[in-house]
Amino acid sequence: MDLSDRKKKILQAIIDEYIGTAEPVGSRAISKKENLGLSSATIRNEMADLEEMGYLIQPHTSAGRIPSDEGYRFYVNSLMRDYKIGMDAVAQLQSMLESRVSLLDKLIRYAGAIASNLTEYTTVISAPKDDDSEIKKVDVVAVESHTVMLIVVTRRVRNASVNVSLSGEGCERLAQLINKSLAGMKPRGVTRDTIEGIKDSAKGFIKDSALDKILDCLYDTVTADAETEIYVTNANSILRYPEFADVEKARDMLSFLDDREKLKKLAAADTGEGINATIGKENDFEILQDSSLVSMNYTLPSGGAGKLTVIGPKRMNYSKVFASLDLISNEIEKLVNYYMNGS
Amino acid sequence: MDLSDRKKKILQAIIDEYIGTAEPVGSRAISKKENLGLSSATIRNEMADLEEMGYLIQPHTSAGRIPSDEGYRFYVNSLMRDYKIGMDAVAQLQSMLESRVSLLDKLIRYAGAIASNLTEYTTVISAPKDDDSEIKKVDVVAVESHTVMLIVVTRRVRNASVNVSLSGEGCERLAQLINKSLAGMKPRGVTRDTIEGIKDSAKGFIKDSALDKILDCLYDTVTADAETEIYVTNANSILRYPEFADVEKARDMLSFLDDREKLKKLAAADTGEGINATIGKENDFEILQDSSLVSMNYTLPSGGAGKLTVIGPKRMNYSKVFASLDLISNEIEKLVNYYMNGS
DNA sequence: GTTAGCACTCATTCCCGTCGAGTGCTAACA
DNA sequence: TGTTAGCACTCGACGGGAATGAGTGCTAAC
Repeated sequence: MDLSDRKKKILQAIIDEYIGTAEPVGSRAISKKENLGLSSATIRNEMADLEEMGYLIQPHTSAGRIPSDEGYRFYVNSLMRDYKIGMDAVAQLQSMLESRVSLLDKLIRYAGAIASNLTEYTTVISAPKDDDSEIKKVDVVAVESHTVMLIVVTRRVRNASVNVSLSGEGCERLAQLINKSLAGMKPRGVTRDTIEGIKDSAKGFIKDSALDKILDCLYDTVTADAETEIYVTNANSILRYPEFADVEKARDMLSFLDDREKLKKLAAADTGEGINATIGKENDFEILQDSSLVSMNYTLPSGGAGKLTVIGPKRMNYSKVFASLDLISNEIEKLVNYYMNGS
Repeated sequence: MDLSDRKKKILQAIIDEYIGTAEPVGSRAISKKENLGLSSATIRNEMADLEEMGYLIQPHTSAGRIPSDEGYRFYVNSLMRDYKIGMDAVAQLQSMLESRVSLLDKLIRYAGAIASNLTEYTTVISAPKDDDSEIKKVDVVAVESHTVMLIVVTRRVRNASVNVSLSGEGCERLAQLINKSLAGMKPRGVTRDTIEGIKDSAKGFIKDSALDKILDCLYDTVTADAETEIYVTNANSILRYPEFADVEKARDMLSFLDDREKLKKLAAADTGEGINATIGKENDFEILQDSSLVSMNYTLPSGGAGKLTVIGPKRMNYSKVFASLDLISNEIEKLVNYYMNGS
């Protein structure tokens, strides 16, 4: 199913126009705007062909055309021009990255925010689980008269508090025992038996009831499924698009963006290597059938993997989004390398 | 400006009705619904009076009446019936609280969520700053080849990571030195000089460049203004109300609810003791002039203070919201006391 | 193969008449 | 004197055309 050069140009012009206006595009607009040197009548003939081939849709007889899912797909695969991101945006991005990033989680969250800034669409970014990173240290600290705080350090820091009384000295001794057992283990390797072991050796100097409470909490904290962190940025931006002028639709979409379970599924979906678009009905989620996603999988040198997804209307500015994700991925890679290798 | 009993009853009936329907209320509806034994004509006369007195507004000549800000105010102050919260909701609340709460921050966040559940409106809750709680412990942990994590425990846990290499032993020695200086201090009492003191004693065994990086980061982490945490729950609920059928308005409100600075101001506003409503134009924020807030200040035994605010349309179900906040405040107080005193 | 011309389609807009909910006023009633 | 029935009036909401105009498909001529 090859398209003539002319058809390609016309299709491209129609989609470019539609991306900007969200209004069906007529033949006259194209014949005037592009300097193809063709009359509207000729364009009409070509448009009729493109419609028959499935790339365009006519909402009703006397309206212009809008791209079909296939039209967008062809556009993304073959027609899209390279988008040039302004130097000031690049500079801004770099300075943002340098100033703010100190911790992996923050980096992830920040990357999502930057993508949303650059593209002006909603972004969803999932942070890598860290269930493979070993326990570096566990700390037990008395923070208030009746409260003991447990702090478990892996690649991240988790903490929980228990309502028992324990002296500073008791905390220290307990922490030592815990570390002896747990330091170096992977969280998922920790079992009830491991914990029982600690209990036996700590029985001497801590009341049974308090010890039970603390160790129960420790077990929960250590084995708690490392939640896949998911950050949504700029969800409200959807309200800017006429596609969501209907409050019903907007509400449904915003609920979707609030639903961690669904977003997890979204982040877990297979979208292949590199940067890829999923257009309209190509999406598995009912609610996204009138939207498009552009996703980028990433892996960190430390092994974690996650996904950055941009969500927008089907007529999103694909080239800009692709370029933005590309830029972000490059800059962050540089940054991570710098931190890892010190060079 | 006294109202006769009859006028009060009529005003109450009108507001109750309007809260449910969001439609202007006519005289016939009232004369039929309430068993006042009055004809619509009489009601009309009374309504005309109430309008003249400023409690009601007529959107246009042949429409029913809606309450004015003053009408709502009078309703809240004098007319509102007590709302009876169902036993199942109470039981649910109790079990939720017991199962989930382990840490102050979580408690706060959870209280906001529960308020939103009970009332079905948006809630904003601010968590107390903890800049008055002393530093219990500081930990230094090497987590990856080039990363050292700093963990500062006050009533909360803050952490940051630095990109330097440091051996496990080095970490431990450094941690000891840091704790010797900082443990027991209030974060705001820590100065550059305090840090310099640590530097001097650690110079021996850590490279200067690495030490500088770590201590800089430590200083930042310790003195970082304890952000007033603010949690917004159920922001999208506003889309359910005809008041926000216009996407423009909805967007403005959602932007407002996304704007931490504005929410901080909201949380800082003086709303007096106990539970209080702020109705329509009584609000300082332009965007809230068609909405109402019900706010409750809380203080914790540990001294922290914050505010829970419910945001809804002016015709919100005030009695339900008041009752819900009252319930939450009681239950949480019980819970906190239990934790503090163990009884 | 391209284009000018023309008839045709159809969503959008505006106008206008009708409908009905609700009011205010008046006069009669208890 | 307070209450009520009755009635004229107001005004937004709704619905049916008519007018508008953007855009098409087709045909015939270049």
